Amino acid sequence: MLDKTFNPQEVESRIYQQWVQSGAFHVGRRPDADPFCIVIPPPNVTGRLHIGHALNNTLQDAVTRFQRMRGKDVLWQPGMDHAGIATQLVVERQLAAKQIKRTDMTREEFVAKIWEWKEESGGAILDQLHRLGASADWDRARFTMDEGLSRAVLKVFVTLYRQGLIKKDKRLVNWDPRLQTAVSDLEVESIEMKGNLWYLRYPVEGTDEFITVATTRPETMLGDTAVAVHPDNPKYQHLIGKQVKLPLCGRLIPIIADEHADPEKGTGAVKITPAHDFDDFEVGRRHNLPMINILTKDGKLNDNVPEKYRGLDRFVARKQIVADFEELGLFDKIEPIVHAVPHDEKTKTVVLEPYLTEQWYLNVKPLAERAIKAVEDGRTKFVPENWTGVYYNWLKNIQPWCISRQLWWGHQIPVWYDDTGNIYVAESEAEAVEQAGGKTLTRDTDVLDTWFSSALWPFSTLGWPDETAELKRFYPTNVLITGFDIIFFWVARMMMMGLHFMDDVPFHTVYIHNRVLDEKGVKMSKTKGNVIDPLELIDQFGADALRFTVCLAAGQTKDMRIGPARVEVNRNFATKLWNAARFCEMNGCDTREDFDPAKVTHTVNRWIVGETAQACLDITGALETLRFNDAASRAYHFVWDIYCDWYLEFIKPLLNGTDEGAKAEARMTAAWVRDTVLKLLHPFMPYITEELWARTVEHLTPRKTLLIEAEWPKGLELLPWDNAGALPEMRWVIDLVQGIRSIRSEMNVPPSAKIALVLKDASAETKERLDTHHSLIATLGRLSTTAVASIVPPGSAQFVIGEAVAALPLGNVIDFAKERARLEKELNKANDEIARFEAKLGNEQFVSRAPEDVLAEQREKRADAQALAARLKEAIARVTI
RNA sequence: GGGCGGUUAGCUCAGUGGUAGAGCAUCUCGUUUACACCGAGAGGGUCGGGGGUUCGAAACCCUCACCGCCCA
Repeated sequence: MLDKTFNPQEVESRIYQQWVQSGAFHVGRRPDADPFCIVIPPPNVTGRLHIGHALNNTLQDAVTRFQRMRGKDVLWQPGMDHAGIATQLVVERQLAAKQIKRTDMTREEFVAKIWEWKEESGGAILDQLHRLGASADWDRARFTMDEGLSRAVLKVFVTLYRQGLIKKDKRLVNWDPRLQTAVSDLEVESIEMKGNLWYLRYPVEGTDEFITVATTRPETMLGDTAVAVHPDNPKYQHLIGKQVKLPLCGRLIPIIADEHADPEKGTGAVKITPAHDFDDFEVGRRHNLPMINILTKDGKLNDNVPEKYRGLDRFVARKQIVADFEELGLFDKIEPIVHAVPHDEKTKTVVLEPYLTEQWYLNVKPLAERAIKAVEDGRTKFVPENWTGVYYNWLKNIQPWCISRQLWWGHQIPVWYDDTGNIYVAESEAEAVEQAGGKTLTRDTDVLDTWFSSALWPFSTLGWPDETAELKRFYPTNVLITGFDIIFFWVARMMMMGLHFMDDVPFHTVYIHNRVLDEKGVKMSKTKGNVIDPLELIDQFGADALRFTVCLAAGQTKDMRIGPARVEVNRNFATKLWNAARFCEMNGCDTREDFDPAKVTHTVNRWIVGETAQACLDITGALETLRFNDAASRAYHFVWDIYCDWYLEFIKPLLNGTDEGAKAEARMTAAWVRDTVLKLLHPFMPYITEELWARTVEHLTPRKTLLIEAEWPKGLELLPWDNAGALPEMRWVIDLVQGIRSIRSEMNVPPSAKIALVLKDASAETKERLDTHHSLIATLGRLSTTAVASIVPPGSAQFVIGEAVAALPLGNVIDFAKERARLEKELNKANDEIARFEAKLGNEQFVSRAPEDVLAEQREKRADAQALAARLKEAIARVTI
């Protein structure tokens, strides 16, 4: 016997174990079936499950389970990435607690520490994904630092180098002075901050004039190598070609003409610091200016500045410079401004510096062209489609990708140098030494950007560079499900690498889901304290409720808001499902293997079979096209509004009746619909459906397979009979019952009072319907009798149903004024409708231009409304005060 | 500055040319043995403003306003 409610806490881990033990997650169990593959967006090894992961993985799991039930040979490929910066930070922080610095040990020792950490506490997120119910093939889990994936990275680097696409270059990068590494443009977080624009006066050599420049970073003036003005700016024409004596340094620097200097901004003259500003770097290149680096790797002033400032922190130096300008009388003014300041993405506390370094760059331009073309040709399509614009926009303006990082954790770049600086690139040191003719070599100390290895994920996880069976069978993968925030970082790069190395797109479809906001619509962040822990929601309401909530919210265009109130609603839905199964159990509705839904005879059963078939079609179609919200919503309404609210109510009289044949058929049909529902809901709510799948046959023959491997309902569209008859018939019953209930409520008839129903002007068909269903109509309408008559009994409340008028004789209870008012309101509504249709049909333009079917429809509606009005008028006439 | 998205019931959102929908919230009634994590009934919107296309616009086009995100 089932309890009154479903208790997820008691069930979830047990069911998950069953799935694992059954081997259902494994790929390769159906070698003859069509393959289906989806690769997980690898979470960070340092990661903890947040609501975004819950969303992302729920959608992936729903697709995985759906395709598995449809009989495909499914691979959901899981794994993690090594998260270079984040992981190194975690371990450094741990060491710092013991007063140890990374630099106190060798690189090998430090990397060993990280592996130690990884084995102990890395990858907790994978266990957390289990709680969500994720049915990935865990035994195949990959890690970007694994031997196989590392081999793929080496091969890719070496290949790209030999193709001339990877080069070392000295350019500006975004530098993190705390981590002392380059970071990607994409990993820079611009934060709007209050700052100042300091106006500094530079004396023009050989004149009494000054030229004033404005800057937000005064300390960089120590690295100035020019002042630029716009070539057409009349204000400064006479100064172009002259020199400025740079204060504090005494260097002479030229005043140059360059369009970068906007006459409208500031003073119209700008200081040029090529080694510390991206725009200035370009100006410097155009004019062949010297590039003076003034910073050390940790953000202090270096030996290229006057002695006084050497070793000062950049922010200390800033104050000092301003003070010194003031003292020299060269300080013009200060202007408070709000401007975007580049920060590190992880902690958002470190101000990044444009910094001149030598790094490895991948020329992605030619790769990007193929990636663009693949989407243009439709070989990969985005869902929703509008994300293609974001993808194109980025790829079309792509810059060389700085792939080197000054970290210890990651794939060390496979480049070696001899003592004269010659470069040897090879997949192993031995090979490099051989290239170098046996010379002693030293390896480049840098590692590759983590995204470099993630970009290979769809083929490296399948075994590349080896030609494995999986690679052959599952590449290209079917669908990638991810968030819009990594379209650049990851999706575009996988496209480029996939096309370059596999000569094919990595996936046919990219489904982009939106971001999760809190219940008030605010982006979740630790600092705001509005982060919702999905595991807490699971503890409170169950994994199924959380999963169903995110699926319902996975619309095509908007962000989604998730919070306890929303999850609770869907926990209630799970309870509803549970209780429907409980009802079946209590009424002997047992699964029968030999039951054929196409052969049921009773109208209610034919009706629910038809409704089930339609729901099945709709849900299947929605899942095929990744419309998760449509699929979940359709299932929700089918279960609650059709199966529970009507069908189970309809069969109550049968189950309590004496017709054993009807009873048996109702029982079997109820069980069959329940089983079908369990299948349809399984991709969304795997735990409760799996539990019910087993519990509902406890006293019967056990199920042949777990629900996770059961066959998706199919073929329902081929039901042999025309369901068109059952649908309107039951629609009529529902309308009748709702009419009765509405009147009872409005006329304040006590629920306990049983009243009579009389149908006037009923057609033969209506009489037959009443005859067939009188028992359930009486039950649901709380009626004493049902009858057909030629007159309406006095003291009746009336409503129109089809061609007939339903009358409820209320005797003394009736309030004639109220009844009349109610009917007149109905009549007014009908008259409004008639007027609307008449206006439309009276419009020549409409009649001549609208298509025939629309016209016919409008005429029919007008006729219906007219008939309704006529009957209401008669009904009103019968109400005598 | 460029791009994308949004504006529909009190709230959160569906709805791509033919009489405006759901969930929650609200009001009324109800513990009738599946379910009060429930049932029955009811109220509630000139679909952001303006213009246009069309026989017909929440939907298509233009424009304005406000909000959000991405890129510079």
